[in-house]
Amino acid sequence: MNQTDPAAQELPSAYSPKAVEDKWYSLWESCGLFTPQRTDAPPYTIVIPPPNVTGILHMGHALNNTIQDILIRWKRMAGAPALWVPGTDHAGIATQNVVEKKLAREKKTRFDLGREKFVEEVWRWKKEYGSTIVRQLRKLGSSCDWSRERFTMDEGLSRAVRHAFVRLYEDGLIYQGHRIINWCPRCQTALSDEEAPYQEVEGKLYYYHYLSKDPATGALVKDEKIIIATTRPETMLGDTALAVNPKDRRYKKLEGKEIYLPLQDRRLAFIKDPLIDPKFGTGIVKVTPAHDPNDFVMGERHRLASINVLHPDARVNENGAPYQGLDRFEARKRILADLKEKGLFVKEEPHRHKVPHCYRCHTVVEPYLSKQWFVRMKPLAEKALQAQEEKRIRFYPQRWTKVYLHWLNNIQDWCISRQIWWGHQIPVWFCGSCQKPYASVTDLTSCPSCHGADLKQDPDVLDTWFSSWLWPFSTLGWPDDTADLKYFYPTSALATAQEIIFFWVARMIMAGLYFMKEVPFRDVYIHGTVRTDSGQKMSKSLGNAIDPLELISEIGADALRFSIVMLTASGQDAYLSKEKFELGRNFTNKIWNAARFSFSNLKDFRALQPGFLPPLKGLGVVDRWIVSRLEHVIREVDGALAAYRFNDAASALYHFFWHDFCDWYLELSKPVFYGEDRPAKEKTSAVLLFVLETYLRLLHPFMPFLAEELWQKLRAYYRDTQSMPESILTAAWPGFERKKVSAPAEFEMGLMQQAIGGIRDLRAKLNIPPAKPIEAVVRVADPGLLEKIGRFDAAIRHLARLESLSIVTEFERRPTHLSNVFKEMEIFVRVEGVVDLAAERARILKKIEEVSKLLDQLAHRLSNADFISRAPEEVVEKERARQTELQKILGDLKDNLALFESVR
RNA sequence: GGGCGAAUAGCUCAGUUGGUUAGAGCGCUUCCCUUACAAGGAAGAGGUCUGAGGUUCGAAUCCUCAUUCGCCCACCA
Repeated sequence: MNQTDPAAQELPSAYSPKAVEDKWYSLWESCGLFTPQRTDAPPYTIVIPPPNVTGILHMGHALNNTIQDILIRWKRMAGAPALWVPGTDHAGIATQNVVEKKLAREKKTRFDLGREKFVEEVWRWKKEYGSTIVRQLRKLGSSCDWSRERFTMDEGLSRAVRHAFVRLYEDGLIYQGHRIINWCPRCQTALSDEEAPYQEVEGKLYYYHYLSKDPATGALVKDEKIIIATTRPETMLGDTALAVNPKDRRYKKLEGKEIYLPLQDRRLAFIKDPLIDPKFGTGIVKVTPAHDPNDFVMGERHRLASINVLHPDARVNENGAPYQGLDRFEARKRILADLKEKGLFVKEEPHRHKVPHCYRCHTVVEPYLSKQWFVRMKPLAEKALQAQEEKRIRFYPQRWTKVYLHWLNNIQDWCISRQIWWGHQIPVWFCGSCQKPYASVTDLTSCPSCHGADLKQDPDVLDTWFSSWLWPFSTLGWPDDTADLKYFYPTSALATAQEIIFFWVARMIMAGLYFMKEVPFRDVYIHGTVRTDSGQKMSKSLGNAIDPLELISEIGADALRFSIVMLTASGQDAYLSKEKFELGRNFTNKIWNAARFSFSNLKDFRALQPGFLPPLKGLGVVDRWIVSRLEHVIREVDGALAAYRFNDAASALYHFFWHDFCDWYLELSKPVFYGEDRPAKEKTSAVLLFVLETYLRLLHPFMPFLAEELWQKLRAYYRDTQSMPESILTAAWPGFERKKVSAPAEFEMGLMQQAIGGIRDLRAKLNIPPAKPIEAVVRVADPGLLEKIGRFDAAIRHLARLESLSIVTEFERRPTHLSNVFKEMEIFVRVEGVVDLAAERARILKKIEEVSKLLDQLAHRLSNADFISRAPEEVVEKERARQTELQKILGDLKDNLALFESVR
């Protein structure tokens, strides 16, 4: 990429991201930098949680994709062929709703168009608007391999869906059955249990009488003994029995009585079932097998008839005469009124309860008896449980493992058919002559058994998640055994929100194990939900959302990325407000200005190539200190990323740059740059360049644009740029080098900072004008520190604006050479020997002793055969992990000790 | 009804297997437009770490109980 003339580097004093971001993104993309090559090295793979084609980028996406991009850019720099597979989800119901709404504006319904035309219409919509979110992901800086972009209804994935279906069908894991399912009367389709979440509503519990036959007259009369309680009176039209608990003695006398349904005067059965809770309501329950899951179970058990009383749109059907044609809630009102009129109504009570709602349109879902396709989940779940036991998948934070296991252990069969038109049509054909169903990967035109041509494909489509659960391998070419699939599967990490652990994560694991015989990913990172600062879930419909794109145009993608990562503690929900993003905006500007300052002082300095650093021994304490601090940051960032602690990594980057590099190192470099000592200038220039260049590489995964912009400008300061990668994107990730850590330099620097802080504090307290030079006395606690702090004489005088500085120990009297002017306010600053080097050394020795002792204990325990065989596996493994951890710590401590001794 | 998370500075939150003086951002107070940055610099105030017990040489951290929020799961009609 282009070389920059240092003379031309007159940069504006405020960072403006606009000019920078689009330029670099299109360059990266056009140079193919997001597309990894398959090599011998182990790859690093992430598949994107495919956003809905109807989606527009919200803060949740911003967080989710920033995290993935950080991981991918980090691993790419670390040398792995890093693949991030992007794509979108066809989002069956959601997309169909959008297009139906559009039709409604033209006063049309999908039925006016017919299935074929309607699906064409949705495709047209997809072509026009479906790439919105994909463009927006680019704005965020997501370094996806767009050459591998997929859509859950593209040709390849449709083929994968059919293969998966047929395979499960042939293995007997897919079946069709009459069941009570969740039915959305507005979308007019079945929903899976996960798609019908319970929401608490303020409802009512209605009490009323049923009828029995008067033994004398034979007439149907109100039975004083029979009162039931229900929240949905309208379902009584489908009642076929009353039920009590077998242990409930109160209702013994009801046995043998002829019981009738009010309003319709239909005869009902009387049953006993343990499902009934005697304590709820009156202990008598109306049984409606066609409209309640529990009642359905009882109905099967007691061979009751089931009467469906609702049309698919939740209007009462012919079985519910005389209420036929009424909407379910209207029917409820009328039925209650009629019960009152007949004197059967007893009372109503307020009743808070939870009712399932459609997750797309929030309509109250109706339990509805219908014929649907199901996947038998038990066998799939067993494999997933086993994989978890073998620790082939890890959740971060760990606590989600439990949530996931609980779901697997209580798994229900998955209703996969939907009565909508947009989606993968179920690949089953029914033969008109022999009536048999056939599942097939290719379209059937004649019956495989009777060869008749009267075939009809099942009209339903599959649940959207039936295509997304194949995503980690279908996007890589499955069912074909492609080179991509061989190389990149299983993927490395999945980053997603907690809301879709069941919908998606768990099912992907099951599908991966079933179809690929291998887990789809090793690590699952579950991040929090983005909320407003008052705790509401951020959503467009609530009107409380911060639009990430607007924010990007104001402060830039880098600032957004950095803020959101810094503000989101690992796995916790993020409470955001617009002001909070100033954090990142200010930081980008700080980096920009620090770079400006560096450029103007480096002037015509040239290092041979990046990574050049003068010999450590020849460097002063300040230089060794900043290099040492940088090493700490490298280690912290690396460790934090490996543990999915992104906010830790971000704060390490933030703190180092702002409070070490800018506040101290750059300030201390000023006297050097403004002075005349040429060798000193050379050294400081070299160190400054080294630190800046290394830091930009560390920063790149978090702030890709700014890092690239500044890194490219650094090219001007090297003589050999041939060896420099074209883009920071492919530059090497900084590696931790223990030999660059200098505990003594950090210690001495700490002394200096303490002295300067003390003087500044006194200055402020005594109201001495900042520009006024003063004389100060620094008193140190330990005579051994006298010489150490004396080395900083010039620096302290510079940063604390002193005219003169005396350093004394506690035992000396105060010096007499202070001028008369300041006699009355002579400044005393006491520098506590934070710890003396000797004390620090002693501390390390003690720690080594402690750790060694612990290690001995552990080794002893782990060599005990009894312990190994008896203790739970987890405990043993934990102890082993602790052992390696402690060994690492011991190594570090010993290195540190060696350092102390080498410096003395 | 089960399960999970949270309670730390005025606000929003960090605090990684228990360890010197509990941190950050924002806000606040004082001073400073000092030749990178006022989107900045220097200094400062502000904390009985929700409460009560317990374990320990040592607890914000571990255990028990309580209180208050939030989330998830479940067939209470």
